[in-house]
Amino acid sequence: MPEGHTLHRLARRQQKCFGGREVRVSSPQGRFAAGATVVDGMEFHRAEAWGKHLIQRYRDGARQQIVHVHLGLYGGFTELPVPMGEPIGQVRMRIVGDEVGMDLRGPTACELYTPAELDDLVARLGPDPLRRGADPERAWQAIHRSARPIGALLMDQKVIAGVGNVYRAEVLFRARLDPLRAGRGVGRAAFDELWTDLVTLMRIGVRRRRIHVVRVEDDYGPGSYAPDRPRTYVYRRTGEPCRICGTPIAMAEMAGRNLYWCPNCQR
DNA sequence: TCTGCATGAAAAA
DNA sequence: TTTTCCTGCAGAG
Repeated sequence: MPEGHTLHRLARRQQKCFGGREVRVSSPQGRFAAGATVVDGMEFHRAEAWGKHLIQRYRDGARQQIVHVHLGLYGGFTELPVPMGEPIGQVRMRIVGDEVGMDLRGPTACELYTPAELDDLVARLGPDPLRRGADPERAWQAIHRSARPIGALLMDQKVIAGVGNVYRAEVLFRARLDPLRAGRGVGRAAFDELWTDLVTLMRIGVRRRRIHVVRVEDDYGPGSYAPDRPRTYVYRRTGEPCRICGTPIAMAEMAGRNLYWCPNCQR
């Protein structure tokens, strides 16, 4: 679930449900009890995403508080109508608004942040394709002088924020780039195409709530992205035929994660 | 019912 | 590079 598009979607949803309103915040499981106590009863000012990080801002008059959430591999928010009923399982944070509430389970991080900590976070993240004003030049600078493979660079949040294992594999396939190619071997034109495609694909991800990168014409004739069609070219398709050339999709580990690619299309 | 794996990343080694 | 965090689900049996 959680690559950058999930977090941006979530930020929007929380903004809509809670933005500008007073909320009750608790930690039924207890591991965020101290933080929950601090923001409980404050106004949920706004929510925003930076890559895969969710930032919530609360305020109460002049008093302001920041909460930082990172979902990790399997964290997630569940939305429920109010009254929400007893928490089920390990609920790290519960936010209750006027009509709906959300339960957070399994996050890697859920903690109060100081403004300085937020500054540090933002400073160590690369440009986020989903944020307005993101500067791809910073990513190009990191990539074009690096000896690391482009497949590893794309997973590095310091290079580009918000890209995860699915977008990495799919965007490289669409660019017909060999994941093993060194960053410094990626030309300016190829990089520009990569960045532009990420912006396009991740926006589709936010809108459709899922990663969908397969063009209909690649399977079923002309058209755009269609809801019930295959959504990926290579991700988790080991051994299955490439949708373009029929070559079996390959898998190997890179940057600690399974990487999928077509050895024929991607050179 | 049980097992292993997963769209992540910090910390340890 | 490996371990750890610790949820949900698909596939096996």
